[in-house]
Amino acid sequence: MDVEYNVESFIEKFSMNCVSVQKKYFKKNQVITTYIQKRNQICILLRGEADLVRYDFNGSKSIIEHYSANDFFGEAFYIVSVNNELSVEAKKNCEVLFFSYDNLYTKCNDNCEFHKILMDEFSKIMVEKMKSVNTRIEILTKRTTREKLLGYFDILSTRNFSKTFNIPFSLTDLADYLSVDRSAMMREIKCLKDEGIIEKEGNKFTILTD
Amino acid sequence: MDVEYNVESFIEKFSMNCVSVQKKYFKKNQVITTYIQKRNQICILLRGEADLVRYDFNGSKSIIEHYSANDFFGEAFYIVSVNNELSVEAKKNCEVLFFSYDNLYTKCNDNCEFHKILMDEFSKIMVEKMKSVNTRIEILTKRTTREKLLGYFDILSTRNFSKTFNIPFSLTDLADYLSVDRSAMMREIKCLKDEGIIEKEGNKFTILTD
DNA sequence: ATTATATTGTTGCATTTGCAACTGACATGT
DNA sequence: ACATGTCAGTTGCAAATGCAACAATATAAT
Repeated sequence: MDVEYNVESFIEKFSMNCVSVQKKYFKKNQVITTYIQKRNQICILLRGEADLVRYDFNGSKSIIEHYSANDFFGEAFYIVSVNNELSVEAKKNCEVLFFSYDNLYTKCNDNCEFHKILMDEFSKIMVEKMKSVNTRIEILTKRTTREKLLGYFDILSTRNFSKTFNIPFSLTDLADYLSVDRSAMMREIKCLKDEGIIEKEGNKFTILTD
Repeated sequence: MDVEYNVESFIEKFSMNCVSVQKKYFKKNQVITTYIQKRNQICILLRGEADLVRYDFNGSKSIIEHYSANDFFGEAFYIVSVNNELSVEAKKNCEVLFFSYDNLYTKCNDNCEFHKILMDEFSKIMVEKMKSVNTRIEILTKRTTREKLLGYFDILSTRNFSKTFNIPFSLTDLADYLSVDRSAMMREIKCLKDEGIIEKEGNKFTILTD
């Protein structure tokens, strides 16, 4: 998601010398990986955007995380105790590095910079993942759509050091992220506007109250 | 919560020789620690039960995690990007070890077994925490109370290798954990019983369908 | 043993939410 | 230029949910 840890993109350069790494290309809407079939996989998104999603049996979609360039994902980072069909879908054309967690502690050769970087960054990434999921829980435990919206706006506002901020994805996806119905969310946004609590131009929002 | 990583209780013995550790006692309903005031704290619950809770501005409570004997908690494990009043409340009389994360990598003396254990276990605990919070997200992203209940029951059932299982806390607390109104949850449980989907005796539940 | 406290179980009612369906704006690809 | 698809914005309506209030048990405290 938008708060993920971003390793500088020079990892792309180093990764080329590492024999354990594969680079693959995906077109929009293609499935990059699933967390059922592929175990212990570490993926790095070099270019593009992607979502970690789950579909309920009734078809309703939940966006678990959102990835942009240099974000890490893969089953290795998303450890769950439920068996659930999770998949990462390309939202735009994507360029992805694939690496196995099992290879993390067995260097491909002594000089492999990529291995060194991954090991150094792994715990940092885990901490950032932790932050992002805990934050998500803070929002999801709020009871009403209004509270979820205001809670999320508050986070974006704090992160942006400003009462004005852009939401990092479409309103459709925001509804999935907050785990509420899109039309109900739109209705609530309208109420918040009408009550003078927020302002909205496109996907730029401003909190008016303190 | 109930899926936390449990280090064998011999840590209690070793902790006694470590000068960086403090043991404290708490009575039921006392606040053990808050995640605003105390930073980088590692706590180990030796005896008793406790909850990590957050109160919304309107007073509604959310149970973030539930701890029993040998569970780890503290701000060091719960990294969030929101400033929110979080506190750990004793549900029963508790015995707690306090340790600072800052002391983790600076041994109090070369023979301190407690330091060694903590360092060894830290990453394992983080992984388990990850599992528990990801699992929670799986449940919280479900749209209806019914789906949350069935989702949670499914997890307990899988974990217990049986269609029959006990919920690890009171129904009142279960509602807080699922982040729904208690009476609405009770109503839904009643519906599930009436429809022959589950059976219930006290806090022992059985899933009847496959 | 008796009181106090917490938990379960239930219900009516107002509000919120999800669902379905539709419109218009905008972008993308052929 | 046209078709296709996505996204934002609305609305009516039925269903789900939260809230408040209460009774009935069960548990803990004195």
